Parts: sequence; C-alpha cells; structure tokens
Amino acid sequence: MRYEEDHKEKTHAKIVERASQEFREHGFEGVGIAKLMAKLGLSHGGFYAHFEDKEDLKDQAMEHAFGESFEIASDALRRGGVLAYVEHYTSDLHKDHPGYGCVLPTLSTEEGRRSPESRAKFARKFQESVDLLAEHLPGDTPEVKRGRALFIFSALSGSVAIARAAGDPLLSAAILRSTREQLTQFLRGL
Amino acid sequence: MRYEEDHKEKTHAKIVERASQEFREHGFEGVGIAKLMAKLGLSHGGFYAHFEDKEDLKDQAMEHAFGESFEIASDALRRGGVLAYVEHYTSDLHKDHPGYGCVLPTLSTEEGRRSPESRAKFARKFQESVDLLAEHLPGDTPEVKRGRALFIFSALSGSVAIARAAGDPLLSAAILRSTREQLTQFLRGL
DNA sequence: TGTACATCAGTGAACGCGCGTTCACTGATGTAC
DNA sequence: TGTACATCAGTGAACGCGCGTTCACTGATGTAC
Repeated sequence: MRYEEDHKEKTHAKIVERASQEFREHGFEGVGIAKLMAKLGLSHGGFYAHFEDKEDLKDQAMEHAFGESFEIASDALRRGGVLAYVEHYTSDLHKDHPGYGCVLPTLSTEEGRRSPESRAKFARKFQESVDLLAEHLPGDTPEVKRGRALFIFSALSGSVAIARAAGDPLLSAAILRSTREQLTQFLRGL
Repeated sequence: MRYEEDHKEKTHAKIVERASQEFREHGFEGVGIAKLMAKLGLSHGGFYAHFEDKEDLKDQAMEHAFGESFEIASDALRRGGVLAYVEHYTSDLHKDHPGYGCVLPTLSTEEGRRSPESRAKFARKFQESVDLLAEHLPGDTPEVKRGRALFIFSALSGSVAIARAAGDPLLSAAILRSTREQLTQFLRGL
C-alpha cells in the first residue's frame, strides 16, 4: 500500500474536523469545497471519494461539532457545574472564536433551512447535550430538568449570536453580562 | 412624466420590503437579486438605480425588518405587556413564518459576519427595540431594565432559532414552551 | 528473482450553473421654441 | 399647434467569477506467477 492502513480514515476525519470549524466561522455557504481541501493540502477532486456531496459533509461536520461541544460542556460541568458552563459560554473568548465554539449560535439558523432528515439528526445530537446539562440541574422530574436545560441553551445561544452581530463592543458586553447574571440568579433560585 | 411623481420611491420601498422578508426566510446568500426583482415584476438591471450594491440592500432591509418588528412588539406590549410579547414570540405562528417574524433568530448569525459599519447599524436599531421592551419592565434603574430586556431577547431569539432547526416537532414545541414558562416565571419574580 | 497486472487515494482539467454587476438601449412623457 | 429634444425608470444581453460536481488519469505500492 502506498499509504498506511488508516490513512483514508485519517484524511476523512481531518476534512470533517476542519469543515466543522470553517462552517461555524463562515456558515455553510461561506465554505467552498475546493478551498477547504486546499487548506488541508489536498485537491478538490478527492472530496467525492470521502463524501456523497456537500450535504453529506454538512451532516458529518454538524455531528462532529456537537460531539466537540459536548466534551467541552462535559468538562466545564464536571469542573464547576452549570455556573462554570454559563461563564464559559458567555465569555469573550467564546464570542470571539465561533469556529471553536458551540454550534447553536453559528449554525442553528442555516440548519433550519435544511432537509427534514438533516434537521432530525440535529435534533438527536442536540438532545444529547440537553440531557447532559439536565443531569446537572435540580428538578423534581426529568422533564422539569430538561425544560430548564432547554431554556438555558436558548438564552446562551441567543446571547452569543446577538453579541456577535452587534458592532458596538459595549452592547456585546452588556448582552453577555446580562445573560450571565440573569442565568446565575435563575440557577440560585432553583 | 411617464410615471407618477413618487413611483420610484414606491418601487424602492417595495424592493426593500420584499427583500427583508426573503432575507429572513432564506438568508442573505439565499436571495438572488434577479429572482427578487422578478418576484416584483421587474428586471434585475434596474436594481442598481435603487441601490449601490447588494450590501446596501441588506442594510436597508435590516433597518426595515427592525422597524416592522418594533411595530409588532409595540402592539403586543401595549395590548398585554411583556407577557403578551413573550407568548407571541414563542408561538408556532412565529416559528413557522420566519419571513414575517423577528430579525434576531433569522439574521443575527449572518449579520455577525458583515462589516463593522453594518453591524453598528444593526446595534443601533436593536437598541431601539431593547429600549422599548425595557420601558415595559420593572427595575430600579434604566440599566437594570435594559439588562433584563437584553436577557429576554437572548432567550426568545435563541429558542426560536433552535426550534426551527430541530426536525423533531415535539422537541421544537418543548423548546418554545420551556422558554415561555421560564420567562413567565422570571417576569413574575421581578 | 523478475515481470505484468491490480489496487486505490489523490490529482487537476473540464462541465454547467447561478451569482453580482455593467451598460447601451427603450419608450413614454414633459419641455422648449 | 407642431416638431425636436431632454428626462429617466426600467430592460435585457453580456461580463467575469466561484461554485459543486464529474471523470480520465497518476503513481506508489502490493500481489500473482
């Protein structure tokens, strides 16, 4: 063999990983296949030996990004509970680096325009993160915990999306601060 | 004159209005100038007599959409206060008709990738809605009221964006319901 | 041990297509003389 | 009153460009005999 045994899988994984980062940074439509492959030192023709089409890559990149976000959330929750996760999510670091951040503020809107099949995959992966967060929340029943987790994700992702859109740095900071403070109060009140 | 005196302004307004709806439905990149003009019974060449370029149209369409949302919010707030606005925002009607809904869940992410000048305009227009909502909220100082308004917009816009992305209707409903309930509790607690 | 062939990840030219943008033009009307 | 010209919103062919996708090919290696 010209290449090592797992060479193709490694290349495949590299493409998915890089795509998931670029998609979060520039959106699905802002990332071209030729440019993406070139960034990995590959030519664009080989792309179709790895993926059926661009939609296939989007699916796999979304799954990868959710997995990555899950790990980051898992770490923060283990380290300092929901408060630590909220602090991390509303940080300037997260706001300023969408490519390495949560999928929700960067790709939810575009995902909403994709096929029902892709959106079902999105829902399934999102559920995993919701369940994870719910485990770290108080509540009499799993439904109550999950409802609270959904609310927290809504507030967090909305605040980061708007903070990134706002050209005014003071406003961006105020959005993230307000959400952090109100969620902190919310958690204390439970 | 071949046309009435205000004919051009009316055409201009029609383009902006339609664009603001199409942009919210399909995203900035999902709307082509030729198709947009064709939908209004016009040819694409005339576009550049009305706008400098597509970015110019985006700016004007965003401003228009914010103005429209402002009026809708204003009505709901006058009719039933913040609770009525929250109910309307988290309704299935709003979730299922992005073209006629709030700009935040549909265009915040893409706006975050635009020029600093455009984002500054976004920030200014968003502030108007924040101030409007803040007026209807309790709080000792204007800053406290505005902070609460920012939090509410974050939670609302995030919930609608994720609910639209989720292919599972049960999950979509749960996201909107949770946000509605938690915000209702939040408002009662103030 | 040497030769012919099979394998297969990756290459790069070529395709059709839709996009934003330009520009010479049209044609109905108003105006000047 | 009639003719020549100016105005100007809108037309539609044409442009270069980047996109997703296809496909005949390459070339290093493994395998068969």
